[in-house]
Amino acid sequence: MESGMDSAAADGLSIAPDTPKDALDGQADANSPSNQPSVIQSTQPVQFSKNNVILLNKAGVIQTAPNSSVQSLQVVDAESLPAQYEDEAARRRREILTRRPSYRKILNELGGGEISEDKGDGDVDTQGAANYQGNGIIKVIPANTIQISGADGVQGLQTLSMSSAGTGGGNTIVQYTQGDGQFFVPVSIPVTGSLKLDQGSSQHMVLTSSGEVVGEEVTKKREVRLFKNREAARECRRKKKEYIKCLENRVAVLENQNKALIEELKSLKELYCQKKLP
DNA sequence: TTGATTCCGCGTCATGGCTA
DNA sequence: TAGCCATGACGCGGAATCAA
Repeated sequence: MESGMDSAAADGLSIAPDTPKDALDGQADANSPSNQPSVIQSTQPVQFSKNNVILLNKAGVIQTAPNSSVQSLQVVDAESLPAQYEDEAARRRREILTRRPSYRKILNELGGGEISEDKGDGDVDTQGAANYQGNGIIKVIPANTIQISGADGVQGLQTLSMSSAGTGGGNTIVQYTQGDGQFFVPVSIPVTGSLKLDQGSSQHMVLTSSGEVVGEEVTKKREVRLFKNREAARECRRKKKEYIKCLENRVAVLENQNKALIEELKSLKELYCQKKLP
C-alpha cells in the first residue's frame, strides 16, 4: 500500500487530504474544513494537537473530528500492510473460506480484532438467576425460584415451580400445579448458588399428568447435548454479529481509503498539469 | 386502536470439519 | 472412527413499526 502524496508518506505515514496536515507536527488546525472522518495510517508515532477527536477502530484506523480534548496520540499498530502481506493474507482468507467458516478465524485473518471469548449476557449467572429452558422445561428466576413448565413433547407435564428458602440449600419445596388442583412435593434438590443443569445435574425429574414423580436419567445425555448446542448457537450468533460489525467497519475504512486515493490522484494530476505548462 | 408486516433472538436439528 | 464443536437452516414467539 503505497500512498506517497506528501513528505509524510516518505516516513511511512499517509494522511488523507482532508486531514489537517499541521497535525503531523502538533499544530493541527482546530477549524478543520471538513467534519468528514479522515483516514490516517502510520508506522511511526503520530502526534495530534488538541481539538481533534480521535477515534480508533479495531482495524487500527484513526478518525479525527473537531472539538476534542485529546492532545496527543501514538499510532502503534496502524493498518499499513505491504502489498505482499496483503496477498498472503488474501490467500489465507481464501483458504479458510473454502473450509467451513469460523467467524473468529475469519475475523482474525481479516485483522479486524479478536472476537472476545466472553459470552456476554449469558442466561446463567453466578447469582442464582439462571435461566434454563432446555426443551422449554426449566426456568430459574431470581429469589431462588424455579419454574418448570410444560413443553411440546413433554406429555402431561403441567406447571412446576420450586422455591428454596435461603441459600443454604436443603430441602426444596416443589409446587406442582395441575389444572385447578395444587399440591406440594418435598424433594431435595441441590441448588447451590448458580444452577447449572447443563453439566448434568444428576437428578432429572419428570412429573406425569397423574402427579407421579419419576426420577430418571434417561434424557440426561440428550439434555446435555441440547444445552451445549444451545450455548454454542448463542455464542455463534454473537460471533456472527461481531463479525458483521467488523466487516461494516472495514467497508467504512476502505471507502475512506478509496476516497483518499481518489483525492490523491486528483491532486497529482493537477500537479502534473501545472508542471507541464510552461 | 388494531391487524398486518418486519425484525430479531432463540432453540433445535442436521451436517461438515477437526481431533484424540 | 467416534465424539465434539461450529454453523447453516428452519420454525417460533415477542417486540417494533406501519397503515387503515
